[in-house]
Amino acid sequence: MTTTSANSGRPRNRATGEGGARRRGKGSAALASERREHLVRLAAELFAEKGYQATTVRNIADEAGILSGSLYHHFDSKESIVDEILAGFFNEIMAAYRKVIDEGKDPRETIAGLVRIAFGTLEPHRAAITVMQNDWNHLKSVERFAYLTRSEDEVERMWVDTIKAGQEQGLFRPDIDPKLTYRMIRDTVWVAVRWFRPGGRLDSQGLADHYLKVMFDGINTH
Amino acid sequence: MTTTSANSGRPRNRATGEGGARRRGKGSAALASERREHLVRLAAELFAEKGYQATTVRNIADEAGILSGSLYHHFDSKESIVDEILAGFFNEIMAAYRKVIDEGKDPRETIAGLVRIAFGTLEPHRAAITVMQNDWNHLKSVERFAYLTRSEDEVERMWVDTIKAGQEQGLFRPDIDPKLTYRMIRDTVWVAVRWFRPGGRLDSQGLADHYLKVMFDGINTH
DNA sequence: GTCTATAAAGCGATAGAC
DNA sequence: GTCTATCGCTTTATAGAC
Repeated sequence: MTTTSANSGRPRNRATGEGGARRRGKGSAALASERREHLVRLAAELFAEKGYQATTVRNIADEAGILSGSLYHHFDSKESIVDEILAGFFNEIMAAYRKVIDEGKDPRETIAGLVRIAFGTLEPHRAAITVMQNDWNHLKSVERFAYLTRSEDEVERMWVDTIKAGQEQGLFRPDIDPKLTYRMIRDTVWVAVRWFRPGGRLDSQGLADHYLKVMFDGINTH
Repeated sequence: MTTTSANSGRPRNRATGEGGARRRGKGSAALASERREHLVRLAAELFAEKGYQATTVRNIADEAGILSGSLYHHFDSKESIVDEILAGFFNEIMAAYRKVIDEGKDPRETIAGLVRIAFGTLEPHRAAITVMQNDWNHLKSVERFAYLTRSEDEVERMWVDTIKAGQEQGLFRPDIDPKLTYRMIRDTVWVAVRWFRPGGRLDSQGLADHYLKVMFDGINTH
């Protein structure tokens, strides 16, 4: 599990995020890590339900069937729990975005790739996205979470540059504003976290397809 | 945002004490005192900044230059403040929506009208929209705010019916999902409250125009 | 209409027993 | 690894003086 650059400068390594290498050891370190991972997942469910600020450490402890004080055996603070969730999300999505950009396909395919990646995170990173939307204003003013703003800036550059390239190549209409269009896309994707539930009529890629259809060609008949 | 600027003038609400003797304005239901209105506006600014739950009554009192206890001379509870803000917003937007629907224009014009109304509320109802987005999950489970869900359902029906009518008349493509499309539009408009600030490059109707352009015809060149 | 003063509950976090 | 017990602080809200 490589720790990519989204949160460099952190004093100590954190346990692996989801999808990482499985620990096979049966030592106490491995058990501790699994316990910790489990608690992070419980916290994530609650954050996804109502956001970070609105979730109390007592809520998390209740969910785990322990007392709130016991949580502090595993975590320094409530902040460090959400940090773990957010950093995992940002590391993953940034890496995926960069890969698509580096493939250097034409702007239409690149935009479609970015959109698909974004929709694909709705399910596995529901908590991070909810927190991002509900608690952004609070978190961005906390020194520890400065990496959020840095990552967002990098992401914006990727999208806006791609849209501009598409306009220069005559693929996208010249009379749309690249930054405004980026925001429209970004917001529409993330906000779906409020109502999207896997197992419904459409999965996240069906949602992405519908969105790409409307975004590229509009709802008008031609 | 400073204390006095929003309500310059501060006319005659003086002789009316409290304790029963209400001032009857011209009209029916006793105009709320201007002091009260001023306080609601201050609270709204704070709710718009960081949401309802994250705003404390002390924050509101500080902004007004009084102590938190003094607020309870004007309001029953923090809930009743946000209720006033939300009810005002919903009353206004529902009336405006209904008017557009009742004009019975063709679906394209009707959708454009609804979109313009929605964008038009971004500025005057910033607080209500922010609260709607940040605290919806919390508020909808409070009995007092059951009207929020009812209004939302009615709004959804208006949009979805209009989109379906447009499809039946051959104006909108048949391969888009009406409900999904409604959600896309709704979310994209409201989420703009996070970054839209009047006085920027585009006003809210410029934003609406850009959005309608993309939504009707897409970003592709044809 | 605002103040002083405070209640009752909840918050994040800590210390030390087991 | 969890519990008991609690600290210091903040929260919404109330009572009564002025």
